[in-house]
Amino acid sequence: MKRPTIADIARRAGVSKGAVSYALNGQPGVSEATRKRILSIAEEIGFNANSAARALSGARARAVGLTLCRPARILGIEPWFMGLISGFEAELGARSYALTLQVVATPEQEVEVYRRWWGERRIDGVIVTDIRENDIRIPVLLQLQLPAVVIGGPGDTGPIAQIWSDDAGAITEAVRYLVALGHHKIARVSGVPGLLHTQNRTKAFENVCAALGLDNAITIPADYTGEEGSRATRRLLIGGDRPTAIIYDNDVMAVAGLAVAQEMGLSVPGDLSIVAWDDSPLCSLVHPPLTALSRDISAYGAQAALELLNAIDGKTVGNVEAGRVHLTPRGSTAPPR
Amino acid sequence: MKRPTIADIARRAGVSKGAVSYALNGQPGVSEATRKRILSIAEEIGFNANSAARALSGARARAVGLTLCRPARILGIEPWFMGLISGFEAELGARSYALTLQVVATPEQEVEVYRRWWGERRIDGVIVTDIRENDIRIPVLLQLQLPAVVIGGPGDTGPIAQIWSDDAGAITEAVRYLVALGHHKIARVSGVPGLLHTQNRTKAFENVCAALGLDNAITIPADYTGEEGSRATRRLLIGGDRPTAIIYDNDVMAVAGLAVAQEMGLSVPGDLSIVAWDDSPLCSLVHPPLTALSRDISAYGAQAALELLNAIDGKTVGNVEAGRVHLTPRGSTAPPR
DNA sequence: CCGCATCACTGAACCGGGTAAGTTGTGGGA
DNA sequence: TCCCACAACTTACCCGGTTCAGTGATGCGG
Repeated sequence: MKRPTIADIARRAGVSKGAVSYALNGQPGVSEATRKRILSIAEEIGFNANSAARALSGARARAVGLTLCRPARILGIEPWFMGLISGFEAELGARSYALTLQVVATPEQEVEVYRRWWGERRIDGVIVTDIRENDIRIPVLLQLQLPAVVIGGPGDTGPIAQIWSDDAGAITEAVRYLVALGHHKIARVSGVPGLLHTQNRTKAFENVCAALGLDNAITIPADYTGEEGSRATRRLLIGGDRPTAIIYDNDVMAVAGLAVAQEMGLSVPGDLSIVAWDDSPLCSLVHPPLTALSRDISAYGAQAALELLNAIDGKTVGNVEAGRVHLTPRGSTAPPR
Repeated sequence: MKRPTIADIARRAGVSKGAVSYALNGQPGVSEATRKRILSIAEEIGFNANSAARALSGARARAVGLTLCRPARILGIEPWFMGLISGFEAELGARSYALTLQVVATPEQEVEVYRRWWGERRIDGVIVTDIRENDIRIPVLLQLQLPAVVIGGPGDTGPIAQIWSDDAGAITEAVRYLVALGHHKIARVSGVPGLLHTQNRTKAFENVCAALGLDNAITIPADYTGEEGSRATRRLLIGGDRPTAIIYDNDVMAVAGLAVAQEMGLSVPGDLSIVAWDDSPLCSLVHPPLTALSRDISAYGAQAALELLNAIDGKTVGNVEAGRVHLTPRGSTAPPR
């Protein structure tokens, strides 16, 4: 039950190993007739090149790494990561690159995993998510010269490729929309404050609120979980001067906020309008369906994978903005009564 | 910027490559003093064994594969897979095994991926989910002699290890609970009918309903998505003889069902009780929170990973039942009025 | 008919770690 | 003092592709 090697093919074709290698890789050095013969033998005996041997002789490992650094209970429910992953796969799979996954607890562990993977030559590059201000992973990536692409930002990542979406523009659009509906008291429940895109969003939110003359434009920090989303919502709704609209940094917290409002006897959208960041089936699932800031997460992931493959090939890649974010109005937003 | 090899260590320690290999792997053949010296040099220069070279010389690839065969929009929202994955990681990471992921569209593609991975010696084994009746993957796994563990069932997988949970017992418990509350008309919205565990659940549901003398115990097949969940729920609720309780095969469909009930002006749990399969943050997020059939998905995944590692080591493994499923009553179930 | 370029291929080295077989050197027992 | 056993190594080859320097045959121009 030994798996076939190029030596087996060579023997059957009556040529040398080298010729088989050229034939299989579309290199010049063999005649068209021989190439066809070799390819048909390979097909016949179900040959697949041993990836270890290939990687050993200088070539690529043909795999990229992804570490996820969030507690399992958030990973599970957030559609974001799975959307991203299927986007990666679309591009990677087409080039028969494998995706290697590791769930870690801390950024320090993440760095350790990068070091190990790269040292073992297990991967050709990594996709870095949840980028923070002065992220400790960036200098390590540079030091290791490990090809990488950063998702989230924009921020300072030096020569490392970056994919980001226009969060500032999106939140501005959302606030303007709510103001157009007649809202004056708009609050926001944010994701983890340490993350770069959270900071970008917060800054943009404050800017647009100031520009439109809205006071009380408060941002309550949370952590993307339903529990924190509920807590933050309760804090906002029990106050004397309660907001008539809340923007949430993800869909999970928005759904939790909706439940809190219902539980407190407030009608959505009559008493409270809700906007969720990241449109997902979850948003259309609940009643009323949630107005959301939509973007094509899968396409985002696909683009990131493409940039990473370019970086691996040594092509210089820059700072790419992914497809636009747009507002999808649904039943959870209306003029305040 | 060349990455260090055992030859570098050998040179610095003034010994041969072989001695270094013995020292690093804890094999006899070097003195304790030399071993310590070699280990400290390895530590100092940040040595990591090239996984390709290691895999090439007969050893393990130290990676396992997982294919996900569901559309991205379901994968994203279902907490199930991410829970499973973080369970795998807990065991795999501890042994520095990598997890290689691939999203595919059809079982045929899945088989192709298995063949390629195994042919390339990229992985040592695979985790197989969403097992069907007469699953086409089973004979291929046997033919390739690819170590594997099947999640879901129980069913006939021959000598391949299997992890399953007592779905029949769980659904029996749920139905008995609803009957105890006073329900007589109980319906069910199932997952994809082709899957083995769906069939097991359907059979058990029919059995317990027959045993308790419930007629009209209808199962409507769906596909785990919110849309299908809504559709099935509407079909059940517009009928003349509408059920007072519905059991859903996953949390997503249950949440969709809740939204449909609210949209139709029915109160939950007053007019309709809802039970979700698989407890996840989603269930406690909505209002009212959903009564659920809970199980520790992460532990399930960890156990599967452990069984797979055993199978890879050539140990015989059998048919293992994972931790118990139990009913977690919440606000979505009550006596019918 | 010769010389040279080109093609189609062979042979062997190489990647980096694992390991069986061979070689020292040392100590202890008879 | 000799012999043997054993520890502590070294040597050399293996794994399975890739790649580069050669080699023989062929074609072609002059």
